[in-house]
Amino acid sequence: MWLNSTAQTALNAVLHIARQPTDAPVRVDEIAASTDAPRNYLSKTLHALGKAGVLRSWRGPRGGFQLARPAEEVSLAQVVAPFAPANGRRCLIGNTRCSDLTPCAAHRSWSPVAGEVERYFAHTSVATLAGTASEPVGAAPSDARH
Amino acid sequence: MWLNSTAQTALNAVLHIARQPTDAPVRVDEIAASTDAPRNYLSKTLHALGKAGVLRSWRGPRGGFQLARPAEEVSLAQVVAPFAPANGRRCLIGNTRCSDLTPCAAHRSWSPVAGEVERYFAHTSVATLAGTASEPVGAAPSDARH
DNA sequence: GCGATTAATCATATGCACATGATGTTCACT
DNA sequence: AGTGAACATCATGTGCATATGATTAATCGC
Repeated sequence: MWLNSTAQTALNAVLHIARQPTDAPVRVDEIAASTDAPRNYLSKTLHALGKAGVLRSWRGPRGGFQLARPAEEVSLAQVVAPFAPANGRRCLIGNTRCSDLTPCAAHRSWSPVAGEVERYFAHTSVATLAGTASEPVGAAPSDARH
Repeated sequence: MWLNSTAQTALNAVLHIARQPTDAPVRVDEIAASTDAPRNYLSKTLHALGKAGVLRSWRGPRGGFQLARPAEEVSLAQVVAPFAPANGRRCLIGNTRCSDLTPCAAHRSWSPVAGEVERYFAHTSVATLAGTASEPVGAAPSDARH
């Protein structure tokens, strides 16, 4: 409903990698089987995540994919960004010139809601969703007040 | 970003109709020109809104489209519903069995945000976006015509 | 170096959202 | 009753996201 299917595939794959007990590279076949994604399409998708700096990969025996950075430091936004259509545009009714200065009819009421969603993706980490977050500093996991 | 292009077209058309000074039916050609939408596709789209009980239409001379109910009583959700893919499913990562009882990895953190968006569409009326809302209770009525 | 193993990439398919042009159908007006 | 105005619908086209299968390229262990 919110993410296109490629972005969902990517997110599931990254979560799968983040949940590995060891940090040995995970093979595409492994991920494809576990997340029920098409093998080659997943390969392409993961490669895009490599370009985006979210994953690292190695070829050959003992090859596979790894997180490029600790799961705590990777936001959902970073995982999803390469597959989001036309970043930056978020006018509800498709007005190409919609902005704070030249708002569309929906801008005033919609913007805060869209902002909330944006914040969710920006502030939620892969570790949080993977359930591997090593909670620092007596903070409540999600929904931090601000 | 949030609505597919057909839903945006529908919303823009409904807003255009809601903003008419008189309640005479509005022709498809008029709406298509004003909202820059393809004529026949718009016709089909508006017809779907008729089926959904949002609009009424008449054929022949003096024909066109009208709101079926006062703009204050039509929610954005009602306008958008016929064009939303697979209502009810809102799992972030595409888990088909995701629910409050069998939550996916993202459910706990994502649900409140998704709920906020859902509430926006359910509680915002066409009149509000069209700028024709006859403000109840001590709010300054900006533009009350009709 | 050789063969096995793995990701990377290419050429091609498929399905759906979006669109178009032509034709059919209903209605108001005279 | 006939004519033209308007919506309704049909047959077909187009582009993009989503795949798929085959091939290529890198890396490891021997």
